[in-house]
Amino acid sequence: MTTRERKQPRQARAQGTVNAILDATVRVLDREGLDAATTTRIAEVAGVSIGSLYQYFAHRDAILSALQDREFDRTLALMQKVFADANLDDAPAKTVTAALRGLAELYAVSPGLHRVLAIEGLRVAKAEHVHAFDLRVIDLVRHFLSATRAPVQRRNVDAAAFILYQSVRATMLAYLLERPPGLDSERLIEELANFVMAYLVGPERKRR
Amino acid sequence: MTTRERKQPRQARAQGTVNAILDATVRVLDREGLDAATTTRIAEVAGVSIGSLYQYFAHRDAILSALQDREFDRTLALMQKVFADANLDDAPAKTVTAALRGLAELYAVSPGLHRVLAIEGLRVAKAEHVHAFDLRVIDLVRHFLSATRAPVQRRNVDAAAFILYQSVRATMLAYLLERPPGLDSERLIEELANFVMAYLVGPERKRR
Amino acid sequence: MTTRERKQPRQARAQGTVNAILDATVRVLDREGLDAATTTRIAEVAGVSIGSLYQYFAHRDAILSALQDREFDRTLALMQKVFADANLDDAPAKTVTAALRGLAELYAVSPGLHRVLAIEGLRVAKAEHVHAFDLRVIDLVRHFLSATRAPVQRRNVDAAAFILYQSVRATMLAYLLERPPGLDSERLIEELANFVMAYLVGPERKRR
Amino acid sequence: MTTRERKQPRQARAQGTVNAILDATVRVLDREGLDAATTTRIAEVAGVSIGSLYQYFAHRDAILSALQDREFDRTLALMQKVFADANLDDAPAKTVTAALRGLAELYAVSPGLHRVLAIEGLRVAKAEHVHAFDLRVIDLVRHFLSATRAPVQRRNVDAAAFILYQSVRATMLAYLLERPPGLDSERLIEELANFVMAYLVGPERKRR
DNA sequence: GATGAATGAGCGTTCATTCAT
DNA sequence: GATGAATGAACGCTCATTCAT
Repeated sequence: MTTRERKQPRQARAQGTVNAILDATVRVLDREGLDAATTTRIAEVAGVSIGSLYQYFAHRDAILSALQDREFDRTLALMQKVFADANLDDAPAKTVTAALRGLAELYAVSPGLHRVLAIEGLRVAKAEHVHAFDLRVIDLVRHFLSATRAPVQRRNVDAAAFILYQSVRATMLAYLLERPPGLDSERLIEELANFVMAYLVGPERKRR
Repeated sequence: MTTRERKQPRQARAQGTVNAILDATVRVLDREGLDAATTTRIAEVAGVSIGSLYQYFAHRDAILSALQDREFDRTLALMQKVFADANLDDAPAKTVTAALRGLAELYAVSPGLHRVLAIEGLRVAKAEHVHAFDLRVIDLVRHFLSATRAPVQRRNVDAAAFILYQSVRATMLAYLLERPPGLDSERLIEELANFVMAYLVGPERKRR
Repeated sequence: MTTRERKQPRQARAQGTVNAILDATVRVLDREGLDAATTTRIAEVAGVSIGSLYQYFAHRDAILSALQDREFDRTLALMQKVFADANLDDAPAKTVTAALRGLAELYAVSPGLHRVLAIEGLRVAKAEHVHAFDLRVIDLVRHFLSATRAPVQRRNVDAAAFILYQSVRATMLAYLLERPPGLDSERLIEELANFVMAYLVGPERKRR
Repeated sequence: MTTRERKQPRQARAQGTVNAILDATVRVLDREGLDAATTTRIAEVAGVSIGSLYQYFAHRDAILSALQDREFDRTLALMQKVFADANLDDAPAKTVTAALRGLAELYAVSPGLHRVLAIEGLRVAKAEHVHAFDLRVIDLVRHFLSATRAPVQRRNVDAAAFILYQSVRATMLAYLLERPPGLDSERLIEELANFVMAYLVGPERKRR
């Protein structure tokens, strides 16, 4: 009991340090880019000594991994909410729009972070971890496609889920990174929704 | 970028060295990833001294750039062929399939290379270069959408071209990198074609 | 010169390291010459890792600069003392001798260092810094020549100050480096004093 | 005889190449500085292949040495002429002025070269070579001081010769390198002559 | 002889990580 | 636990020199 009482505050402080480090990393990535995100710089921005940083993270990569996991968790939570069984009676358009808007918001918070996570995700070492995450999201999509009560096309659900996920993810990320002139965010989401819907339920005029 | 001048290979031997370096780089990227592609390792794999490497490339980045340009050129050549004005009377399905198959072949040669080029494309320094390339491809797509004699949807051509290009590119790349179990290449291309076609000309049954 | 910031030594241990590096540099310069003064060699002689060296000096040149500044400061302090206004009533012979003896002592501590500083002073990058120092010393001399109550020749004070400073400096340095056989230090200083005095106040017999 | 006839043109061509290399080196040193004077650059400016350069010079240093020797020879020739026994009856002022003007002209041709030679001369490896040269010039001065029929001070001729040579040399070189504002070449030489003459024969008024 | 492609030792520098205080 | 000084492997790159053609 005494042990526990002592531990609580300690853990709280520890958690605070961990968060400070993660937040500092996001801030550095967002403002200064991946190359600037050295352990020294992160510790500095976090207001923590380099020694302390290594108390909580075994190595630099563990920080990025934790960040990635945090983002994975957020994305999964969003997707689980969007594709929840409770929504199986919703109009597909509603679900699709919810997914797109949700992702857009997630990415918009700190684009620089997602740029870096995209880069890191492509690194060999992390590939499997990312793939595992992808599979989980794709699974959610597949389940939704199979189980929705709405009349969507159901041929080849495996391929469909894969394609839809990758297309949406990449397009939104590319938009964020390239900011193509003359294409605003609303327009993109709207057209992306059209793209997806045409595939799932046919042309727009029939959907109305 | 003060690209200090480097010797242009004059003798046959020199051209061989340049090729050896580029090929070695592809090999290293493909097998060991970006981090392993140090100048020392590239020279080693190329069977060439580090000095020789620097006779033909002003700095490490110049090697990756050369590789990128080579791949850009190949891709553009393909796309120009697929979307050539001579094909404006073709059925959209034919054009789309040609584009998909062409890209698939291009990427299949060395997926690791394309993974890295995707990474590099995300790095700030190269971003503009990549964006410029993207814009050129997107322009080809846009022109085709506007000019084809076939009845395709023409609402919002700018957004459409951007979305189509990014979706196809990312999906095919992800497929190569993840090799999702239970999804073969033929199936993917077929379904991707369906995806695109549904958007462009409506559901399959109407196309027949 | 974008001198990236370097840690200021806070702990006693750190100050020790900085001193070790500077002292090692002097030792290397003195014994092995400028070319041998690589960062690796300096760190080695200092008994310090190369990493430590770079914690306190932004680049190799910063070490030499620090050394140069240290020597400049010492020399200026000496000269200010010798040419202080409080001495304006002294016999010129006394002032001249004080300057010569002071310089001789300064140079004798580590002639090799001064040899190198002379070299570095000739390098373009440092030239202005050195010239600025020269000008300050020359200014001291000029002021003394103008203000001394003793009857010295005052024609062309600017040129005189320049010539006197350069002559004395170079002669003493050359003496230390060449150690010409059959010419001892006392004799040199004495004769150098005669040289300067003859110019300033006329031949020896008249001075008595 | 036939051999000889063939050799002559060969040697002439060889001498031409050697000169081309030396001249190119002077040009590079003068315009681009010591760091730019790589063997590659020298060969390039000389219009000669790097291979040919090594046909005539065993190593880079040999080029600088040759240049140094060439300059030593010129200087010695000048000094020998100035201090020739034939001039032992000349007024000291005439001899001194001749020496100063001669040196000024020599240095003025390519100050950058002399800056570099001064640097190189201070490098440990070359020190002895330079000292040997210094001694020869000092010897000429000493001989002149001892043998001139004019009434100059003759106390301590060894020290005097050393001091005079070093002072004049360093002052003129420093002037060339620093170009102190408000001090023109004529003025400097005039005052330097006064400096030397006051020491050798006493104040100006007595000299007339 | 002349050429220039090839060589590689060695440089300055960075930064993730350790460990004495 | 926290600190930050110290570490050193590893990197990108230069340039004097060699040698096959």
